Amino acid sequence: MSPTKPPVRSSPADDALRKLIALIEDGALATGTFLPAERQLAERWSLSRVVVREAARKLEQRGLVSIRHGIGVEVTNNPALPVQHTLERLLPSDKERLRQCAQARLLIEPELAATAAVRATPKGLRALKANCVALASETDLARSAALDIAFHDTIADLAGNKVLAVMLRSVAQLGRLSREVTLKRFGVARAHGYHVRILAALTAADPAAARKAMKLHLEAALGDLS
Amino acid sequence: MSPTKPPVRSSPADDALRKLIALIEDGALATGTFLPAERQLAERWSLSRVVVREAARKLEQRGLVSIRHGIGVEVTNNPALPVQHTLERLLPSDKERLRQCAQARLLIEPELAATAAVRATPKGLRALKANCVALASETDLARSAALDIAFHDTIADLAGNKVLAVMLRSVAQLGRLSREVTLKRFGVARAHGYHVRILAALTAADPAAARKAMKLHLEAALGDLS
DNA sequence: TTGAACTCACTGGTAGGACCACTTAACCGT
DNA sequence: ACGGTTAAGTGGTCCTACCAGTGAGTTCAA
Repeated sequence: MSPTKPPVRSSPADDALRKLIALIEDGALATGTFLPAERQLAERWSLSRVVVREAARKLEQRGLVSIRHGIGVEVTNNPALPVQHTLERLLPSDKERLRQCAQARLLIEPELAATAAVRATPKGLRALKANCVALASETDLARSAALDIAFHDTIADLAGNKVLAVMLRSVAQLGRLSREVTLKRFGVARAHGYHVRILAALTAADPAAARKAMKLHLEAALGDLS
Repeated sequence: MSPTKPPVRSSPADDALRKLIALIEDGALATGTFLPAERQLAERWSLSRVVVREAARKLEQRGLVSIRHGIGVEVTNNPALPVQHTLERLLPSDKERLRQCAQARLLIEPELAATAAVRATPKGLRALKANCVALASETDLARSAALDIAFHDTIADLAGNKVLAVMLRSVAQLGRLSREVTLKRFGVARAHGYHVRILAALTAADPAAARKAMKLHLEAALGDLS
């Protein structure tokens, strides 16, 4: 028998998933934009709506898109989302989850800050400075928390280790609610002060100082939990 | 108009997903067993097959089950899987991914070992000892690598921080292939030696020694990459 | 003119039935 | 006793119709 079963074994569902991922990663679909309607994609690719739906669902679970009934499928690109789901399931108790997340951050972030101090780019430092300025004058709680998270995310990106960055992003977003509580109790002033000190260490390209400043910042936040 | 729209807003798909998760977490479906067939679940819950399928797909993406054509839906319970997907997408280059994973492990695992040295239970230590014995006499590469990963996983569990444990498990499984290469080049003897030293530190409840032994172990592995 | 309600044309969500593809085990003829 | 065939189970795909949110444009009354 001739090789009627060539090595390629592609299923329609896998094809659709790969095509969608390619579309998103190649920049054809920027974050914030919407995918074509399910029916359109199905006809365009000569597939049934079912497989397109399933591909979209998988993308949603992986944090690449957000499906909204009556609206469409929006590209979100939040790689931290699946980790959040996992941790929420593994640690149903809010308090314990926050404690362990804070502990994880305390271990990871000082090192990220130290690495970032060495690798920081002018552009990155500018972004951090802008973030600090915005945080100083922000009054809305939710937006303050978002800025806070963004500050830490940027540092993680500057450090250049995507593995640690996605981990940090996951635990940071999980602790978002507690962050709002802290901000409410102490105001943004205290967080802003820590951020300024961290930024100064990064600007000075001083790893040791950055590590220490970040450690102090997180220990203060961890103390608030108890 | 009376409140015809009560606060509860459950969709059939969410219901199915929640029911399945509950079944698995409550122990009604142990890992290794199979879920009832899609058609059965659909009829039992008075749902269409579509929603049951989608729920199963979501579970698969979250690493709870593994769907196999012609066989069924097996409960696997591997929370590290979604993280692996994410990292594989974010770091397509095998070499760079391995490097960053090793770096992450070098940061996380020594601390886990130190914590485990304090919290280790007799049962956990026995498991580690059994693992060491098994590794010493194992000749098959794949099984050696599995034992190696299991050793580190057990230590992570003993440390008690599930956040760090799932992170470590994810990066360790991603590095599984490289691990096999290392084992092939140097044999299991070297890894076994390190493991024995780590186990000794844990048995002695000596955090500093555990941290150092783990660090040496990982640095040796990291050196193999280059 | 204004503004509130309605209509309608999208979007994704669900339903049910038919059929395909893969796997396994039982069956049957050699 | 062996090997190929068959049948029944599983998930995979398709089609078609319809339900359910959303938003923009239209209408019509104040």
